[in-house]
Amino acid sequence: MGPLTTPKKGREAGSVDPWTPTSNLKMLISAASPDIRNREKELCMDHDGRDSLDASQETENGEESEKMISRKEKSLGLLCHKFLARYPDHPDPALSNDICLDDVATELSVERRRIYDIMNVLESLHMVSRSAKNRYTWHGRTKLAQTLAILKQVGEEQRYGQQMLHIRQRLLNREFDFDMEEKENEEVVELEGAEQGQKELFFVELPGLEFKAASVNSRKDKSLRVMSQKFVMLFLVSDPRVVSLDVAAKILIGEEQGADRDKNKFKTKVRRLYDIANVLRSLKLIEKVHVTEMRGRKPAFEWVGPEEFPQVEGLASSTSQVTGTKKTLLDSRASVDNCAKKLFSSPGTKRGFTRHPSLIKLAKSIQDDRRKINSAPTSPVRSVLGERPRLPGRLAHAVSFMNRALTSSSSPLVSSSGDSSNTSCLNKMAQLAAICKIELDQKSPAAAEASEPPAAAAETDSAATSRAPTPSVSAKPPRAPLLTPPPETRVNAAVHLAPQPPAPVAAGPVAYIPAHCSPLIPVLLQQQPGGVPYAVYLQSPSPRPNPLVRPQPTSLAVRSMTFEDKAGGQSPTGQCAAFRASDVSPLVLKRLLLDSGLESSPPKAKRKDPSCKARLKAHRGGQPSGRPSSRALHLDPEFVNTPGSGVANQTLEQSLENFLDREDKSDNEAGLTLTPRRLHSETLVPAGYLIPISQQSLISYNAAIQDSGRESSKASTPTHNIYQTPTAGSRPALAQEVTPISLRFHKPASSSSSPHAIQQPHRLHSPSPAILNFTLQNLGLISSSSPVSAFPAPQTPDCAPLGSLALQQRGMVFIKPVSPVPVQQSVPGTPMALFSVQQPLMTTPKGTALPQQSFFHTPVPVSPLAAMVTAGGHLAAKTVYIPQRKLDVATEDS
DNA sequence: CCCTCCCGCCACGTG
DNA sequence: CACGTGGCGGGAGGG
Repeated sequence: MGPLTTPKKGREAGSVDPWTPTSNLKMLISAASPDIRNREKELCMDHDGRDSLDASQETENGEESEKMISRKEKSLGLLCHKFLARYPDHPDPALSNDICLDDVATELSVERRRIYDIMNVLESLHMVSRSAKNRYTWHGRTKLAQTLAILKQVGEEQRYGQQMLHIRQRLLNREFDFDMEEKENEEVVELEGAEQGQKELFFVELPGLEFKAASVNSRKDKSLRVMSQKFVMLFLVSDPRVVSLDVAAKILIGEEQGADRDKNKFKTKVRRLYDIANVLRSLKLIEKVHVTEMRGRKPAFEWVGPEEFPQVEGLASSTSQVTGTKKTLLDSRASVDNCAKKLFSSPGTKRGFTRHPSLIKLAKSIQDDRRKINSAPTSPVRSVLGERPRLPGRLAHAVSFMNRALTSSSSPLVSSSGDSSNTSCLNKMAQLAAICKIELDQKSPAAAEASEPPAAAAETDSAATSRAPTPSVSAKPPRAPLLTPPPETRVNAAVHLAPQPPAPVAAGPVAYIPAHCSPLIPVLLQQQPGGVPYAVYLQSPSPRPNPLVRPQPTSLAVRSMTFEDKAGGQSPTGQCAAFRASDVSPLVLKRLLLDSGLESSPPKAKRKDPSCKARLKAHRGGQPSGRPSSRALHLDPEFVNTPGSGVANQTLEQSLENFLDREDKSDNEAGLTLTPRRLHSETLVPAGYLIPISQQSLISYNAAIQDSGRESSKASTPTHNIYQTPTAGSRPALAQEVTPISLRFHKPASSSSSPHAIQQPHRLHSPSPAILNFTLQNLGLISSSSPVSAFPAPQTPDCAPLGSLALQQRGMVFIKPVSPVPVQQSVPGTPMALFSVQQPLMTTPKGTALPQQSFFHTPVPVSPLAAMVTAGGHLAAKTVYIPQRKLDVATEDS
């Protein structure tokens, strides 16, 4: 029996405890502190748990009754209770809240497999985070409020509420008449399928809690985690907070409603749902109830957890089909090291790469890319920027980056504006890009010259490959910079960003697309009422699914590789190369850097030299925080600084210089730092995942920064910091980069802090402005600085002020509140980032406004929903009336 | 019989 | 190849 768990079981069995779960429980309880014990009691008191516990206790004698135990005693729910009893809701950060899977399994006398189930859902709520191989870090409910707030937002963005209504309606109808139903269903399915895009959203991560182990990242979908989050979203979005199993299963399945077909799938989903529900029940977030409909009672669950969280209203409401893409990988801290290791796929290069190698590699890679461009992308390495292959390319790349940034940023605008199609967005983006370009060119004529041609080439390539996106925009308009855009660029960006389109995506097309799609751009917003700024990352609106270029199949893997390479300095992709190459105009370099996520430069500049190295080193090695792989590094604080310090003004050139200097001095390090960030972010971060920024990381950053000599403006910086690091590595980096950079560019002189940021403060509601701001900020037109001071001090975790903006549009999605808070727990409102991926609609968006919901496409003719849809994304769910019967909820526990 | 959902096979990715 | 993970679904216990 136990091949799988062998070790454990053996141990377990052998272990002191008798098999009976009860005994274990007892032990645990006794061992637990009084508080815990109380908690446990409460739990027991609650419904089921209680019974079983009592019973178990009673049965003390019969330890041997192992088998008697009966299934219930082995239930996941009970197991989870036991597990939870071992840890406090609000762990002392100072303590080791380390969780060793093996130990837990042993102590609880269960197979490891079961522990995974629990951990997966806890992880989805950010109650734990994987810290290493067999270990997890316990966070308890510290971040729960935050997470729930985010999930709610995301859920709203995804329009789960509407979907649920829809499904219910369908079900009802079905009951009445089958015929109609089916047709409808099918239609719906198709529509959805077409769009697919909307599909999924992925994991929401909190900054600081990103998946660390690289290994983990690649994992398949982590469906249980994702499912868990979605399931929770369902509750948070539904009005009566009751969700029936079948409805949930349908939504989670992917909307496939063609239920008939996948009965198996449905069954499987339901099974998983039970698993998730059991742990959620243990957490006391939901309770089992039954809804009585015409036909009979259906199992369902009611949300009994916290109801209020800080929410942002947001823009998001709009539409979108956000899709998530898959998850991307994130990496946070560890990544650097990992990256380094992985750099080359096969040979292990060493971590410290020197520039040379890297350069060489770059060159090679470039060449390869050229060749490969047309050919299949099998080669792993090329990945990241696969598209950008050409040498000339460096400049082009730079340009493209810019464009990308612009583009992406623009998208939000579009979205906000309405559904208007991407086009508008594209145009805007294009304009922005153009502007940037121009500016750049002006600054360095030479560069400009050089850049243009390459750019054009790049575009072409990209266009060829990816062209799908927006037609209008897509064009490459060399001449008119304004228009130009970036499709190509985008592509590149997309690639980076694309979390991992590849594989896992089982979901589908979306995943792929994403990869290509735009990168996210981070923007800081201050709008929220709460005053907490959030950073939002948007994706470009149109990723297209171009088959031609498609990102590498295993995008994730590839990316990672790439990234690493870069880190190593070898990477072909070029970012590094570009940087290093001094030939390129400084501006370009800067841009690249910025784009790439080098963001660090800006701050650095400020700090300047002295610290730079230190920082880098710190980053690399270390971790101020002490985390193992902390990768604080990437985080560079740059962003943070920018605004507040005003230093940001520094010229790009300086930054570049600094950069270069660094490299020279410590090539490796510098290279790593820079590139990695970007890459990391792109690579690692899973799309669709919300990531809260970890305070720790922020802290680390700050520390690092300070060390570097930078002014230590903790207070001031914090907000900004968030930006930068939040993701620690992951995606955020890009965003960060962008913002700061742009600012600099445009306004070199200007001090970062500009009123702009402030301007819009509470305006989130109106998306447009906000979006614009974002965009502008991203572009650099505006200074993003927003001096948001640290949090208002939300003391309760729950309250964390998260606000989130939602952004949505098609893609985007990342929201982060910017909060500087260094303290981990104290701040409940750590900033979070949401990623959602856009969907790959790309090619076909329907042009008109379909921005969002695919759901509504619904087939149901009759359904009011349709009307709603049209109306705008927002939903009027309320408006709609649901034919369904009312649900009677009876809680019972069983 | 149906609802739950435990158990553990087995695939996948990594070291 | 072993190991850590975790998808997945058979099929059993319980009502």
